[in-house]
Amino acid sequence: MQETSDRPYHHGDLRRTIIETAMGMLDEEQGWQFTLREVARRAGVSHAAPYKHFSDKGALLAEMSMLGFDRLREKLTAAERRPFASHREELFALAHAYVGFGTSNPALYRLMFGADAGKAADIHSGERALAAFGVMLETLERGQKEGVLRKRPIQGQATTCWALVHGLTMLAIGGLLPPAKVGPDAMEAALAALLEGLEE
Amino acid sequence: MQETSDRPYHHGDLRRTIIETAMGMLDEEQGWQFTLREVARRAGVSHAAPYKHFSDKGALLAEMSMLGFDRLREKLTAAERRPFASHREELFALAHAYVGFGTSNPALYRLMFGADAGKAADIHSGERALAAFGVMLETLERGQKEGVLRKRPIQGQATTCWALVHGLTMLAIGGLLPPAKVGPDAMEAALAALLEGLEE
DNA sequence: CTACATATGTTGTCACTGACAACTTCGAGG
DNA sequence: CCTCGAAGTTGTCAGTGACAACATATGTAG
Repeated sequence: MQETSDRPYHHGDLRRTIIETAMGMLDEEQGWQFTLREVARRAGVSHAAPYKHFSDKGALLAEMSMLGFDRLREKLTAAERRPFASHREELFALAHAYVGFGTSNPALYRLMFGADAGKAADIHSGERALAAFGVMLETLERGQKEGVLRKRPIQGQATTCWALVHGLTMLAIGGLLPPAKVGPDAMEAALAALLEGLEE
Repeated sequence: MQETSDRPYHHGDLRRTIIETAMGMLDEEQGWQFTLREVARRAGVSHAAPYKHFSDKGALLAEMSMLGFDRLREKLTAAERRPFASHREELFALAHAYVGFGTSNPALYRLMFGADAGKAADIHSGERALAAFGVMLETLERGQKEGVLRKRPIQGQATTCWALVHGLTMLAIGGLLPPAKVGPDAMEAALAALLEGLEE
């Protein structure tokens, strides 16, 4: 009857389980205040087990953050792979995918960008975060080649796009874009203004 | 020789002292992981004294966040009060003031927008936060009246501005706009693109 | 097949934290 | 002058992150 007999001494894939459990708690509690011990409890392991896979809580959070960038990149590439009538529509779709990712994973998104310490720079300049950035870059480059976009330094345009889209996401997550206060399509307006500023 | 004799039993202005001390630590540690007890220690009071002024740590952080919005509003109004050759320059100045505030108070800025719990919405819809937003709104309204800006729903334009500027700030704080990688004036480019999208 | 080295889990422990309760001090208003 | 409440203090508690020491599984060399 001992549970000990059911569950083998070694979990088998604790690392993954810990991450998944923590991801769940991130969502539930809308923040990363959850305790490592509670994660362990839910995973059904002892309170010190997580330390065999993550040097400290920060390391776990960092891994979760990177995982977030992986998912973001996937969502962006998926959005961009579909056929489009125009380059403008493609950019629109990309932007929507980005904001959609943020609004449907608010806590994760905040974690990705709000990382407490100065670790932010490390995470964001990591390969996995840059990959997400890369998707947008490629689309912009294509736009310039096709002559749809003004030929300005590509990095500047990319910065503009990312900044606008990131800002929109944050505002949306913070509940600062309620249709009642800001109009039914404040976001569309913002994206339109952006494109009008970028296009030839 | 007892310090107790110097310092009166009642501090006199503990609330303010606590806030200022905490603000200092926010800056030093680039985050709000500091402990309430350490704040009390530095303020020279007992570990429980802060609870006479703030129901819990979150309340202190919320107050600090609001204080941040006050300062932001002040900086924006100051920037906007100077004389300008054109409306475009005024908007530029405003945007620079905003980003400047964020980059020179990174931890505070993160606190203002990264507030852990869902408290974000409460803080941002508070009077003091909206006041900061209001400065930008007024400038945009003036721009429309003067015929410089396209006559679109003002809230949409404001959203666009805020999103762009907020995004730029976050990227800058995160160290994602190093001139080496993104060009020497990625920010200028972004602001220019924004204005070109808003202007008539 | 055996025996050990290593990765993975567990128990035990420590200093510290946020939060509360009970007690003390001080100053303002009847 | 006295009392009452605001502001501080000491004491305490459960819970936390982190580490150390110990236990168990796994796989690999002889």
